[in-house]
Amino acid sequence: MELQLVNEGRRAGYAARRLREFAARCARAGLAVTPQRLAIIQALLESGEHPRADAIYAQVRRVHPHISLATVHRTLETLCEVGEARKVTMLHDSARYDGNLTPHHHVVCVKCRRIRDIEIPELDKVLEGRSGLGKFTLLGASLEILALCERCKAPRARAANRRG
Amino acid sequence: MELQLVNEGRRAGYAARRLREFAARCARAGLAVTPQRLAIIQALLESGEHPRADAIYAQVRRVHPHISLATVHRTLETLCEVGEARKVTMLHDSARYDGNLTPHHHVVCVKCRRIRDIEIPELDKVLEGRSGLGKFTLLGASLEILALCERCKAPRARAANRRG
DNA sequence: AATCGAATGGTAATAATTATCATCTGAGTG
DNA sequence: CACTCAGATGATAATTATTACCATTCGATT
Repeated sequence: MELQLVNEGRRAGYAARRLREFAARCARAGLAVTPQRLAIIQALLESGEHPRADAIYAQVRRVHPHISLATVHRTLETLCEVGEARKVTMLHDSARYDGNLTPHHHVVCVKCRRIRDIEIPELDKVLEGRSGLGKFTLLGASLEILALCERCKAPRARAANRRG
Repeated sequence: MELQLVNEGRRAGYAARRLREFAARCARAGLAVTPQRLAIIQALLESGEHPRADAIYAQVRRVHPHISLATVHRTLETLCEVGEARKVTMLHDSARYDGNLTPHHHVVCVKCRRIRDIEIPELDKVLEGRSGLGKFTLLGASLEILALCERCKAPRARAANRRG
């Protein structure tokens, strides 16, 4: 099995298509197509860097020097909410620690953010023995499974649900 | 293939053993065994919750009412550095966004924090079709591969390296 | 018991993000 | 096309998590 880094040319074509469809997708989601949003989604699609809000801000300011950083933060979150973008760092709001040093992965409840350990030996097998990955030196891997826990799944789940 | 959530009883035994070995492991790592560190690693090992610093702080304060929150943050980071703990949220320091909605995973350079996309159809196949995971409802999954990129691998890599 | 570098507590500083709110504008409506 | 208004934006204050700083204390070795 060869792990394949994503091709740059293909990404560019994909980005162009997504940008063309953006207005229609906004309409479907009930979002206004503002120049700021267009500039932000464009900057995001043209970047292969998985940028932070400040990087998008810097890029967009070239065209919209008066845009607010708050707008960039808000817009990126909005885009994620309507499924036009994805936050790579699901749990980025505060550091979470784990004392368990054995190989394992995590199931994260997208709502209450509880994390459960899970073992997937098959996955570890797929990766083990590989020392390299293109130009990258492999150090380890962690699968984050997004899920809804039993408490949050229930329609009238109460308490114990943090944030959101 | 059955994905297996980690068993609670096993975790407790593991935690007890790790705690017994803690002093010896500190000595090996050149760390002083302070009451604060002991309390923090104990709280971490006894929690199955992948806690935040503030949760550890609350727990430890029961025994050490004068401990500082800064000490908790510092100690948790130290424990990760010497391999006694693991930060679940590798990239938690700021949000990273991705405009690519196609199924893919990420290779993260642990040093400069660059992120590259990678496709692993085999992995997607392992997970697809599964609607449930014990009491959790599966929504998606993202593999984070920790690696060292070619720039950071080089002994005298300069520039372009952020943080660290 | 003496020593010393590391660890801690208290607090200030920083960084990222969110909240607030007055103003503006996209996109339907007539 | 002008009108309307919910939603979007900009400016800035507030909040949250984390790190920096530094004087004091303490663990571990002698």
